[in-house]
Amino acid sequence: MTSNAMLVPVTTVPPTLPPSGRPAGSTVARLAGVSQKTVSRVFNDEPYVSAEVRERVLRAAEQLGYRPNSAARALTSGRTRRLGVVWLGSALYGPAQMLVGLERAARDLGYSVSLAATTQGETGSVDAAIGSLLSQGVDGILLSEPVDDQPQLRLTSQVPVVSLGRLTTASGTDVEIATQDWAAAAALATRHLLDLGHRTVHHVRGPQTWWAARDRERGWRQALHETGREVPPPLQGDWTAASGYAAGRAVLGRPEVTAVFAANDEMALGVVRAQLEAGRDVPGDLSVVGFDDVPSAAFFTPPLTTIRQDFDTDVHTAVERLVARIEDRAVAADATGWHPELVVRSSTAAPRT
Amino acid sequence: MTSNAMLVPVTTVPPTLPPSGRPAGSTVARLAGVSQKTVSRVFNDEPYVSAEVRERVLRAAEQLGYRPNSAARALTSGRTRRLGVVWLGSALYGPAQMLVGLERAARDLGYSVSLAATTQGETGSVDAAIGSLLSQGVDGILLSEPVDDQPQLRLTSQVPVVSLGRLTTASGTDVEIATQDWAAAAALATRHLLDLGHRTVHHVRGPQTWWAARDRERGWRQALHETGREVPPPLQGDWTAASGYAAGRAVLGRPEVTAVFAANDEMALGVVRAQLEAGRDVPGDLSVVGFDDVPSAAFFTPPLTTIRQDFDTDVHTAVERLVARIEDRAVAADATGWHPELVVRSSTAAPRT
DNA sequence: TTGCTACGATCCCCTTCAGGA
DNA sequence: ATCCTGAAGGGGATCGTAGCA
Repeated sequence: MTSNAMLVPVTTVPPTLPPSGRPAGSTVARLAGVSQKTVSRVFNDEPYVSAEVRERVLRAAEQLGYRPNSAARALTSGRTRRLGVVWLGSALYGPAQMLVGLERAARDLGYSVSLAATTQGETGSVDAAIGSLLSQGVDGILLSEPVDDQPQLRLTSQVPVVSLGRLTTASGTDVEIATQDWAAAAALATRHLLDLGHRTVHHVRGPQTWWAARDRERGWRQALHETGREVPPPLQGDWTAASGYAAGRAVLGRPEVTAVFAANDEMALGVVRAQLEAGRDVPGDLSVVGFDDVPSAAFFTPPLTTIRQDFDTDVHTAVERLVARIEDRAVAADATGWHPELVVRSSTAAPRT
Repeated sequence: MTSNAMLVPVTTVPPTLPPSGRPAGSTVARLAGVSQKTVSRVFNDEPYVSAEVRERVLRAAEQLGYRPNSAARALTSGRTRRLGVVWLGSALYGPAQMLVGLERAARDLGYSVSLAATTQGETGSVDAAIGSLLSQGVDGILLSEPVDDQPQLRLTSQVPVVSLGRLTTASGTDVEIATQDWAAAAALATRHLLDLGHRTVHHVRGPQTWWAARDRERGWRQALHETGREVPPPLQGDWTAASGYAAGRAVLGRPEVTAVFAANDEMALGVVRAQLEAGRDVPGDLSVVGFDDVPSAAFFTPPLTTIRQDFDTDVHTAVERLVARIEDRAVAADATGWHPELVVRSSTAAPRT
């Protein structure tokens, strides 16, 4: 590139940075005296760049504050290295904890995260969220809590989708499910109460649109069936302590109810509160087990017996599978290394005889 | 550019859809018998497209499953219509609730959300998160809980940044702060206890890296100063019930401690638990006030007196300001329509005389 | 190592065509 | 007729990067 003075172009190039407002790779290239392609090579760790050139490019980039334009990158490569997460917009412990894990797992694999929240009880909001994510051009989608009456999931053919929960309508979609069977954990809780000598166990379940609620209810039923107990009709809750409180009041006049398994810790707290407020004793008059082991559960009064959840395991394998499908790699055999665990505290005891 | 048959290129164009794997606007244009530019017009609601042509384009797009490529759009326009949120990866109620509000507010304004979590206590993680978001090409950044020892915020000059909390190091950065003064709310809690007749109020504070913790401590100090009370050294917590429990145990042997204001509800729960476990009564022997009014607080034993937070107000104005700056609009005067509110339940009472 | 080019959209500017002055 | 104005739509350059020769 021998440039003689005569040919210096008329095009007075301003230190161009529109419209992104940021320097481009070509600017870096000019400063470093190399081609734009070489700059690209350096930033993608491609071979055939001498250490010296690499160094020069990096210095020039540093000086200009250059960083690769992800939009341009996405345009040519067809991939964004971004995952979409369909999240139930809720400050509930479970979903929040899952989101934390998802973000971290994605980041560890070199992906960023776009969030699309759904609104509970709003029909079609899962589909809307998926549509929004597809428009943003994510490489894959995670369904963190696919709460919906009838998600159509029509749009899923475009990118891989992994769900962290079983769907009510799994009709022929190629959505992959990555989750453990929480029914086993619920059975654990139920058996704990039976082992203490309770005749049967009542259940405060969560909203039926949540797979987590359905799983837990199923586990409770199984445990009762296996031991030949009567299966009382479940009490309906909505995850909140208030709904647990309502359920707790509902059983106040029924002395045959001696043990309750609530589908999460907040509802268990509500059940307990209803008893204490009515002058009954927990666990003396009623044993209560929760689910999740929220960090505060150990400090409830009485400290709550519950099932410890480990969201991270499920979440990690889900993200790994999704990324594997995106990158067309073989899916690693799932290493379900972790098992739900019963944490016995002081809200359960043998029934009064 | 007259092309005679001889020059018709060898390039047999396949029904192209690489590398995005999705049909492009030009494909839609061909099917609809219009130019690519017209397709662009239709999808941007630009004028000068007849109703009939618009209809034809939309039908063709529908048929092909076309949706505009956001990467290409971002490349030419220089904006992504995405906001970056720096989030403390934590399932704590406050941050989770804020995130819910942020997503919704952004969506309402036509922006999507990219998430970058920070790791508590990891130096430079706020800067790393910001860097990651900038690399993704967000139009603006929200700092939801700027927890860091010394965030450098060097990179902020590139896009507008709005913080939901006061920063420890506000050194000359053009970060805008959008938040109410929570000190007033903390003062409210403190005065409630003083009004009940307590000599002074002890405080379990949160981590000093959190602005929320600093604000609340400041409000507590102010209330004590204004009424000429002694300001006891604060007890240090970390937001968890466990840390509140430790603080609660620490004051067990000190009968002069009759009232505690904890910086959040979980720590308050821990304080209460330590008392009850030791056979002391709440509020009989110790009054306790929390902060946040988490949904479960009403079902603690005893039901917790606390300050009701409304995250939505702050969050909405923050997002609105950020978007206004992005779009170079005048910033609307902030309408602080909401005031923190004391919720009196059963964990506070007059001291024993 | 380097150019050249494509990726898919936007932006600026152009042409065409009615209809009215 | 000439000129103009506004609607309707097209053409080409361009954004910043990665693939191919």
